[in-house]
Amino acid sequence: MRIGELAELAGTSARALRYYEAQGLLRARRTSNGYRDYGEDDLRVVREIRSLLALGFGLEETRPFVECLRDGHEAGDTCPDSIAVYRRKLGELDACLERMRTVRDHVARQLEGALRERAAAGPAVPVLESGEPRCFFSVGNGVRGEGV
Amino acid sequence: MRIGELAELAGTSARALRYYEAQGLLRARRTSNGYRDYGEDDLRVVREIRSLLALGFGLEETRPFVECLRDGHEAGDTCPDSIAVYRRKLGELDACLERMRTVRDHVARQLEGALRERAAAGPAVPVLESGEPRCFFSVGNGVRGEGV
DNA sequence: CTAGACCCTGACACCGACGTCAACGCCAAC
DNA sequence: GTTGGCGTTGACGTCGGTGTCAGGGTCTAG
Repeated sequence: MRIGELAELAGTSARALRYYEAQGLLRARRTSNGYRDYGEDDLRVVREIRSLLALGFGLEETRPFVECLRDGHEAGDTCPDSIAVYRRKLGELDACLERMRTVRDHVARQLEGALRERAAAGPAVPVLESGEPRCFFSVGNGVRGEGV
Repeated sequence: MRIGELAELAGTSARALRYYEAQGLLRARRTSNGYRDYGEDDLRVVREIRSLLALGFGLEETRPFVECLRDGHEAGDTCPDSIAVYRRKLGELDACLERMRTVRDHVARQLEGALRERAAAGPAVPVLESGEPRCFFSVGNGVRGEGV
């Protein structure tokens, strides 16, 4: 299949696929006219990458999973290197969670204190609205996670 | 005082202070030779900014606090707009925490499953080390939090 | 007079995962 | 033939909060 089709099947863009290739995560055969040509296993690789990215992994961190798949394993996370990445990520997530809980509580206390400080002053703060309260997070680098 | 002194007192850099000024958060009088000249209230403003940034607030989100201080209030978080920012941030933090817990559990289950899949294959994955497991997080934009 | 420690403005570098545009080639349908 | 939808490479833009350098000026101590 060609790049557009693969992109659609994997729920991403052709640009992203070329990027993965530039990073050495994807390799493409070429047809006589120079077009990239992909197979089913490439689709599996891209799906693996996408699901890991969605969890907040960095692209570089998906490499062991990709290589694991390419080595013929039916799942990308059964190889030692992949498992090590899982472990590291888990530790980072726990550290981040703890940190965020600390910050959350700190902000909550600040808010509480600020509210106590003044009896009534403004025209009733409008609670909370803010279009989309999306949560971007990144652990260790600048990678952003979105949907599970 | 001049910019270098203010930077040191506030625990930041002159570059950062010039940036805050460019964003309209800081205003500086100038001495006859063109040097920026700051007072005690500027120090309080910068400290407010720094502590909010450290909590993961975006620079733009510190604006209400700065204006609140500039309006003569003894604390930057007693004005309605500041409180609204606190509220919004709290909501974002809660959403982010929930999201991260979901991801954490997902990764944990993946790891567990991957471990069950294969009896023994690698030379015992080395548990977890990774120099500094620092937790960067950003809520709503690209701002990074560090120390409380 | 000169070295050195400040200050100034302006501008590029950074990080990651792409989006987007330019300028072009390939191919099928009309 | 030509329109239009695909593909190609290359390169710059994005987002924030600075670091860092370049190329100047200012002031003070020796």
